[in-house]
This record gives sequence, C-alpha cells and structure tokens, in this order.
Amino acid sequence: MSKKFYITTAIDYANGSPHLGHAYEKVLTDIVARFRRMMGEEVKFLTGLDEHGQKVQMSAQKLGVSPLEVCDRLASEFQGLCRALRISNDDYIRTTEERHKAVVQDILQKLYDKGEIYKADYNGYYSVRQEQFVTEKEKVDGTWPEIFGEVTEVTESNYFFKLARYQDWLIDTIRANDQMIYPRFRSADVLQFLKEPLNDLCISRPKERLEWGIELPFDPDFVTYVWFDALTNYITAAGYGTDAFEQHWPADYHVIGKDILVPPHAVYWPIMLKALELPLPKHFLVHGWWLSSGSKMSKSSGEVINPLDLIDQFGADAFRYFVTREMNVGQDSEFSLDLFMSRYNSDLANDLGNLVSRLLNMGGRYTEGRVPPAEIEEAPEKQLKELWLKTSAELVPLFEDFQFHKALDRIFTFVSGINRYAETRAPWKLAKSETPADQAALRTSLATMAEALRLAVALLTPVMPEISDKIRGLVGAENFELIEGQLEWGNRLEGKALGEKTILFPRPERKVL
RNA sequence: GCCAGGGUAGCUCAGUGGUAGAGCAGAGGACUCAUAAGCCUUUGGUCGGCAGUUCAAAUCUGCCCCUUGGCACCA
Repeated sequence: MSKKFYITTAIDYANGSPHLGHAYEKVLTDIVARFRRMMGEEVKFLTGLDEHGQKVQMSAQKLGVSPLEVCDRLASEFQGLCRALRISNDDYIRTTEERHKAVVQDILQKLYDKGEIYKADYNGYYSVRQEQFVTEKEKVDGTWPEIFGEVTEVTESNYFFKLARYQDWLIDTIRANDQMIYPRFRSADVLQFLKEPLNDLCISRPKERLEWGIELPFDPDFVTYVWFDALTNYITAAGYGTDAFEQHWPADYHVIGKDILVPPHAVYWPIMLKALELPLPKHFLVHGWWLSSGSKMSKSSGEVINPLDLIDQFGADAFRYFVTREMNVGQDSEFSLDLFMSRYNSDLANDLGNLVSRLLNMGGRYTEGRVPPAEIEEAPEKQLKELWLKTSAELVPLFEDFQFHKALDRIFTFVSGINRYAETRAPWKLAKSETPADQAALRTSLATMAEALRLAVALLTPVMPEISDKIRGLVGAENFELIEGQLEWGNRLEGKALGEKTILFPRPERKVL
C-alpha cells in the first residue's frame, strides 16, 4: 500500500462552543486536503475533539451531568460545524474513544518499560478553589488573584516523562530540517525555547484530584494528563498498532495555531515520538489568529463571532472564501462584518455571481441556451487567453506554498478580466446586428465567457467546492476528480446546455447580525 | 527584560535598491446583457520615527516608538 497524504488539524478542546478560530483551522486544512486530492494524492484528513481534563470535569459538575454528556454535546456541535463548512475530513477522533484509550495506554506502558517515565514528587502551589496548581507567573502584584482563593504549597507524587535527555537531539533535528515548520520564522521560537534547559514533563494527575482521564496502565491511582492524551490522537487515528499505520504515519502536515507550536507540538510531541522510536511528522503548518481591532477574537474578550451565523446566512462557500482571501497563512488577520460584506458584495456577488448571471441570460436570449462555437480569435480573445495563461501558471505553485490569499486574488483578477472582455465585445450590441461577422463575434463572445468561467473555477474548487460545482453545471462543464487537463483553454463546452438564470450570491435583503 | 511577526492611501493589504501599487470606500463619465451589477476615468500616501550606507532606500544598517505572539507543565 502506498503512503497516503496525512493531514490533521489540532483537536478542539471540549471546553466551549466552536468559534471563528476553530472554523478557520478546519477550512484551511480542508483546502490543503482538497487540493492534494485534486493533485492525485490519496489523502487522510483527521480532525477531532480533546475531551478529558480538569475543565471538562468541572463544567460537568457545574451542570450536574456526566463529563461524557458534556463531551457528547460539544462533539455534535463541532461535528455540526464541520458539516456546515463542508469539511471533507474522513475521520473524526474523540479522545474518549476506546481506540484512543488503548493506544495511550499502550505507549505509556512501552515508555514506562523503557525507563522513559519515572515517579517523583511534584512540589507546587495549589488552588483549592480552582482545583489546579498555579504558578508564580499567574501572580499579580506579588499575590495570586482572588479567583484562586486560598493557595497552599503542597507536595504530590506524580509521573514524569524524561524530556531533558532529548534536548540536544531536538535542537539538531530542528536546525537540520528548516522545512519542518511553516512559516519558517517560527522555528526561531522553538530554538529560543530550547536554549533554556528542559525539565522533565509531569504527565499524570492523582485520581483523587482528577478522575476524568485515561488511567495509567502501570498505576491505577493516576490518570494521564493533557499531552499524552491529546497529542497521541494523531497516531491513534493513523492506526498505531495496526497494519494501516505505515500507510499513514508520519503525518505530512499538522495544521495548528501559533499558540500551540511551542512547547507542545514542536517540543513534547517530537520527543514523545523519538522515545517511541517513531518518525516525526514532516511539517507543521502554523497559522495566525483572527483579530478584531487588533485583539484576539476569543470568548474571554466577549467578541465571539459565531461562524455558524455567517455560514447560515451567506453559505459555507462565502465563509470559506472570506477567511481564505483575507488570511495570509502564518500572519494574523483582521475580521469584521464590514470586511466580510465588502468581500461578499464586490468579489462574490458583483464580480463572479453577476458574471454568471449575465452569461446565462445572454445565452438564453441569443443562443438558445447553449454554448455556441467559438469561431474567431481576435484581440479581445487573445488578450483574455493570455491573462489566463499567466494566471494558471501561478496558481498551482501558490496553492503548494499555502499562498491561498494570493491565489484567490489572481483568480478574481481573471474574473474581472472576463467582465472586461464582455464589455469589449458587448454581445448585447452584436445581437442587434444581422451581419455574419457580428453574429460570429456574438457566438464567440459567449463561448469565450463560458470557457473562461470553467477555467476560473477550476482552482477555486478547493476553496469553494459547492459554488464551483454549481458554476460548472451552469456553463455545461463536468465536475472532475483530478486537476490534470482542467486548466487548458479549449472548446469542450461547445453545444452544451447552459443553466437557467441563477443568482449565486443574493444580496442580503437587510443587515442581520 | 529576551526572541520573533507586523507597522505602506479612509479601510484591508501587495510591493526586499532604480520615477509609490491593488481591491474596497469616495468623485465623474459612457453603456445597458446582468444581482441599481459590470466597464472607463479620477481624488487620496513626508511607505511608524530619527540617523547612517549608496549616484539611488518602503526596500540595506543602527537606535527608538507602537502592536501581536512566545518565553514550560495552561490548552
């Protein structure tokens, strides 16, 4: 069996409803996955939910339900988001699943047997009210804030994973693989972190303090905490311990936010894999955050944009287009309703949607609802074909390099080119003329517009799958699996039926939200 | 404090040595197939600040300012 292209998102934490950040990461990963499929690769695309831990246990207590009920509810919310966004993941992992518990316990036992895990006393400051250890860092003006209540120094036995012994190896590995982290400048964050000596990692919690977790196989009084539970999902879903594993692992891309690169994904995870003698993931694709007036959009700032609202109102594809067009992968981006509306109205409704409308309408009026033959090739046609040649040559490299915002810019520049072409030929004027030359120009102009639209949406497909399919249907083109052979200008649409007049991106009747 | 990203037109951003760009927003115009859309023309910027290198700097160097993130057991 050949190796699949294995791509993952981070798994979401079951501690709140999905927001724009969750939605964005899934869309970004989905675009890479869809693009790779079009390029002919077999893809495994994983996303999922991280369900254990203190916060889940506490919110369950608060609601008076079991932790699993809390997780079930959130899992269906997050999976609903995936469906609403047309995310093409072919697996969804929940860390409470048996397949996952088995792998976590298996690797913990292996590492314990190898002497990579040991028991020791952990000394720290404990907040009874928050049921968690607090650090010096959380002090404000030399004392812990009121929300922590009474904080006492306690000593607790726990299990530790030997991180420190792999520090030099990790530094060498990251220096030697400058392609591992995209964008590259993020490697500097990792290396800076590794300048300080690593401490071993506390990986357990006593059950008396936290019972909502996976039990340590070698000590039933403890559950494992956070990292060995959450990060391990990537190999669980890859089929660790089964024949399928080699077909998936190593992952080609872990898509993550910039906040979880250091230390978990770039330090803990590689060292865990090294200790298990497994290959490292090939790449991390590290994206930025959505900002609102310069601050991170998050629940805590009370500026949650519920992506589902925009999706319901404007459609998954419009949402996907917006986040992809605005975000320079790796940087932060600005989000506002005004920006969204501006993109929706000018790019989608006015430029693309309206172009489809005018073609279908003219096709119905002038060429009996069919794509006519392209009979002549003069300056306007040559110019548009040249623009396409230039555009199409850029698109695949831009997609390969995650420059989706630029790829969309190029595609929509081409769409503008089609509108300009229509003005130049002015088929509505040609239609009033009886001369053979004008009639040939009329047929050519509609054929050219249809073919240009087919090409324009070819590489729009990973970003806007439904609209692209719909436009292909309307101009008489076939859907396709592979991009190969789809980017060349031709006359395959000649004689095909054009669709009924359709409004692809209706103008909002009133301002909602 | 240390490290890194960003600071370019009202807004969102392209632009790594050679006469400041795009889209949107604003203004004017011609057209009418179309979602009052599209097309053409146009207003608008001491390129964060101060020095320096150079014939030439948004672009290279230094210092400073603003902003975002990281600096471990919090995911």
